Amino acid sequence: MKLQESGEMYLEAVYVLSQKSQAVRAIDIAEYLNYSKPSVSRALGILKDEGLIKKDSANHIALTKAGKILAERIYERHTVLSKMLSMLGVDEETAIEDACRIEHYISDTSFKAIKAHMKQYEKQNARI
Amino acid sequence: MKLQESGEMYLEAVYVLSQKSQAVRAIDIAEYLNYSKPSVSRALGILKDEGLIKKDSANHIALTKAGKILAERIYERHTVLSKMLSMLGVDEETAIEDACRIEHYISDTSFKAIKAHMKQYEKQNARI
DNA sequence: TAATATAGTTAGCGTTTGCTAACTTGTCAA
DNA sequence: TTGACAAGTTAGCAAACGCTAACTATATTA
Repeated sequence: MKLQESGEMYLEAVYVLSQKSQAVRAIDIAEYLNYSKPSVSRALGILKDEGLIKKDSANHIALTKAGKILAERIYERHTVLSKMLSMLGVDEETAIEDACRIEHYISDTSFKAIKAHMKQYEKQNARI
Repeated sequence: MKLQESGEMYLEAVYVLSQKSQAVRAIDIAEYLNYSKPSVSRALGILKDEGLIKKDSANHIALTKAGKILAERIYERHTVLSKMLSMLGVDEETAIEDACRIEHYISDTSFKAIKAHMKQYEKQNARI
């Protein structure tokens, strides 16, 4: 039941929007991702079937425990990767854009290696 | 006419195989990429229509000038990215696997930044 | 030369994931 | 209460790209 890039995007969107406001609706996700309402509706249905999100009676969307674990995992990749690129001198916008794509394709092993490297440099408070 | 990940994979395969032997055939690409013959046949047709590869009368495949430029670009991403991951301590196999995916998603800007960083460290002959 | 093996193509299926059109549902103001 | 708008869903299209089945064409060998 491995998520595709698309599913990870939606999950991450729910996660990010949840931190900004209490109630996350499908339309918020559509606006955030710049997708149509039907695309979001279907995707959320799939994520719900997979037990990664849940909806309450008011159609407010929240991550399940399993969903949150995945979303946090992806979001961490996003932040670490974009920070890495920024440290290498890449402009903020590009760094985020690239992180947004790469986060779905990098292995655990490689990610951990990058993260460890970053941590080390942060400690030294140095620019690479 | 921007290539998708798939197109880039085929182009890269042609490039790599061309360096190993004079004559590259569809079947060689199928074996190299672990794809079926029809998948390769269709993909090569598309790349040919796009003017990125050409076939001679014996069905031997070669990159056009435009195709070679793209293939080299992707292959460079591949080598630099896998080298970077290796330097961070990622095992060879994973480094190559990840590079193989990321190479299609990283922007020019970010790639250049990574490449510059690598060059610097190679000069110092140091391990990051 | 005829049989077989190898390479390539055609036809068509299935999944993923975006879209539009058009419907339903629910809320709120006149 | 009704009319309108916003949110969500259903139906169905399209593109990309993998696959198998089955065909064709070429080349080798008995």
